[in-house]
Amino acid sequence: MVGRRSDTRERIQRVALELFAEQGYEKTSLREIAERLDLTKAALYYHFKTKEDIVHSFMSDLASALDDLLEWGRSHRDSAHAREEVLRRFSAVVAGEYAPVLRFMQQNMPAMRELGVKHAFAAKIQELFRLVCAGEDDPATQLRSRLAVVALMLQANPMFAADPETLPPADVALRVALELAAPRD
Amino acid sequence: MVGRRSDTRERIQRVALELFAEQGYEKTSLREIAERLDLTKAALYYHFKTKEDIVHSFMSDLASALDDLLEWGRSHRDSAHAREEVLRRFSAVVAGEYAPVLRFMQQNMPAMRELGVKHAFAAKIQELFRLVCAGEDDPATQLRSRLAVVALMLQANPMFAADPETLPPADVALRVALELAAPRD
DNA sequence: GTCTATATTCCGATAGAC
DNA sequence: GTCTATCGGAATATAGAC
Repeated sequence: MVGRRSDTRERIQRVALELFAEQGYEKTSLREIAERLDLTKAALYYHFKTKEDIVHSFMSDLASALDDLLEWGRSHRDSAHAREEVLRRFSAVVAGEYAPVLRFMQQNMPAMRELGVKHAFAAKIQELFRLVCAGEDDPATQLRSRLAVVALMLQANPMFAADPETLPPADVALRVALELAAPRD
Repeated sequence: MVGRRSDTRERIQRVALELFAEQGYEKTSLREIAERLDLTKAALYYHFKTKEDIVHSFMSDLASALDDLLEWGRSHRDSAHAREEVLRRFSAVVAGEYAPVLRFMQQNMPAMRELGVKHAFAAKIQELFRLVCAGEDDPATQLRSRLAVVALMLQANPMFAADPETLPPADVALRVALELAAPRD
């Protein structure tokens, strides 16, 4: 299988995502992305209509993954075991192939708002909260449920790591998230 | 006391902080800040040497507040009651007059890195973690300590509110933070 | 698919009058 | 302290050759 090629589109996505997360969406120019790939700006515009389209391309992938997760959660409501499984699956999404996208989002909230993708994502996270919370309306319980989700999302955010260079292991984050979401005694 | 005026500098700070948090630092132009204040760009440059200086002006205020907090914490180490008090004081900083600054930071991490203020802030948060953690080296305990701090910082972040329009009350956040930082049985 | 060249717009910043 | 006017540069995006 020597005759591959035309993975240029994926390479653009990967490099753009990396630079957007590192330096910010606005601060990263198409020139810089092109230089990293030994291309020209014009070549980028062959693969993506605009700079915003690059973001939409990987955001829609994450949206699908979250929709699958929420769909599963909706169809298994009212089971404590299912609520745990939702957190487990969310942890897998956040720590897996979508980790760079999560990191991009946490570092570029204003850009996400302006690109019109923030609201849709916020709505999905809200539903995740509701699934984990399972109808409890005590404010402290709700906050703990949100913190369970946040504990998992923080895996993509080096700012809050114990060692700034080392993120907490995924299994520790999951364990703490599960105990936060568990009903109190 | 009719002869006031020359609060222009403070008005610039307030409006810039608001727009930076809402739309992002890079996306907010000096022209836009000036228009909101019925001034011109040139007038802004009388009060601040550069756009970056506006950020530094309110970031150094927050740095002082955090330094006071950490200084108090350092001098009261090894007391469980003092560790709780550190969280209480941090909650007051985060939910008080510095809430807009905290919000700006969470929304503009890449800009903070580029302006050279991110590292100093990260170091202070790291020390706060260490004070709250009090030498415990179990990874789960460390993560819970960090989540205690995060629970308080999230008060400035509408993204993770139960109702997107209403942030959790400060007292609830503080209570959950205290129980997260408390030693397990 | 990728290039060179360019159109257009807007930004941060400065000069100098008042 | 605030203005008008302007500079230099960099950004997104497009046209058209190969």
